Amino acid sequence: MTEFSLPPIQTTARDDAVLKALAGFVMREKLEPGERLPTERILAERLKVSRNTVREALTRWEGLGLVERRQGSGTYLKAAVSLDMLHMPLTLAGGNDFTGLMRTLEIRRALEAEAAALCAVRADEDDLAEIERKLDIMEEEFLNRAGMSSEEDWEFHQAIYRACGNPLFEQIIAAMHELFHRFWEHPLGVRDFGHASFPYHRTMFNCIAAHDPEGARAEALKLIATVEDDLKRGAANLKLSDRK
Amino acid sequence: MTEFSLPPIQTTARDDAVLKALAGFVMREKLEPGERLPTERILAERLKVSRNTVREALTRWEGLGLVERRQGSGTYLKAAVSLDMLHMPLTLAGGNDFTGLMRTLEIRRALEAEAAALCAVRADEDDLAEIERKLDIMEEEFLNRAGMSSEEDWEFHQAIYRACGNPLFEQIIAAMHELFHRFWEHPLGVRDFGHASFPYHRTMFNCIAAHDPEGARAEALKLIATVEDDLKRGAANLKLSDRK
DNA sequence: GTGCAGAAATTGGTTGGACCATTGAACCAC
DNA sequence: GTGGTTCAATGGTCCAACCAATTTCTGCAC
Repeated sequence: MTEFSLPPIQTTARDDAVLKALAGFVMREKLEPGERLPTERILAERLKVSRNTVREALTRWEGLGLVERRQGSGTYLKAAVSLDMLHMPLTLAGGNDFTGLMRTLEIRRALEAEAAALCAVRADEDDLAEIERKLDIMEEEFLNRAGMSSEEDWEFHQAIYRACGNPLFEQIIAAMHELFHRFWEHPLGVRDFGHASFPYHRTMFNCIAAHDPEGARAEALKLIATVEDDLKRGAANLKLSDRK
Repeated sequence: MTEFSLPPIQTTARDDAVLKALAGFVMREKLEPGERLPTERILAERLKVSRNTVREALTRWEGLGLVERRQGSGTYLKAAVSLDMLHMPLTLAGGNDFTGLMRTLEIRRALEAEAAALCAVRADEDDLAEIERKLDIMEEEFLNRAGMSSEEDWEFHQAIYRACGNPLFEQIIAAMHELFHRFWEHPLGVRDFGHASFPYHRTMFNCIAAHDPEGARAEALKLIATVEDDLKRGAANLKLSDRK
């Protein structure tokens, strides 16, 4: 075990101080997302606080999505942390019905279009290569299984958000995506959900690769429109089968 | 490797269960923001879990801004909670530098344009009257004080988000707005910040009132563009005055 | 009765220690 | 190699205290 440069905590506001110290530690050690940070017991010992206090602090970070705990394994960094980061926790009420889903889709339409346009302007060769790689994987899955693979589809979109130069896009849309998937567990009865969106992935990528922001925006809007249609179709099915 | 849809099973999820139960309790008792909820000891006893587990759960809610704890007094509801709420914690690394502000503005540009376009489609007569009322107030303040009033300006924009038929727009942009103002009371020392955006408020409203979504979108983009320019100007000033 | 200072009860914050459940690595038998 | 077994490490939960801030009650002076 290496030597950690973690000086003991001073006085009140324990768990906040713990987080500050931890953030400083992460920066000094240049820990990146995916890496494991010290165990709770070690942190408690080094910071001279009880393990419970360490746990409350880590619970806060976990709630903010900065960290992931795996029992029996350890606590892992999930996002870049720094001393000067700001938190903007949003809680959206009532997203579990059809109306709520359509609302998140409206947000996603706005952000997806903007991200695609920004990406067309800013993506460099490496970004484009990565995006096309994900696109190839997705298309292959589509042909093999004759249907959309939501996992590979999501990877493709994420690659675009990452290349657009603004991490907020990925953060916001990722939250929406999670909500969306809660519904795909119990699909709306639409078998080939997302099927119609398939061709627009390639056309959108072509616009991005050609550094054509307005074209990319237009293709992104078409893509979302097909999803909205699927959703409406599913809602109609649901309404029919709901009659008692 | 074939594709199974097997979500991991959940055996232990104590604190999540606590939060679910607590959310149900809040809904049953119709507790409103500001009201006090049961003490940690009572919750631990009633839910048959340790107080420690209750605390970890409440720590999560506190981190999300749903609840406020006051030592010696109690734990108080800070926002409406429901069983179906969605959490979207956003973390902005280096939020008080120029880059961070520009990133929030990029999000705002995407949402502002979409909201204006939606509003042009959906706003009824009452909505339009309310928006114009705020606009009149803002313009009067502008003329009287020879400068933008951020308070009245914000009221005007909020009226648009409310009329666009999707409350998510207001929630997300409000979070950005709060972040924007938390560190930059008078952004970057630019005296007449936002001055150039003034005329576009009226032109944007005219497009909305004429139910012209694309026009409204275009004016919204122009408006944000002036803010971005101000920001860049301020950053340049800051860079100059920073030399020692 | 009123007002106020101090005691007492209440409540969140912290501690230390114990044990459970899961994970992953090392090891072993086949 | 494959498939178990053991075992140590790690996060999850629990308990029983005690500390610190706040609120409430009490009783005295007036």
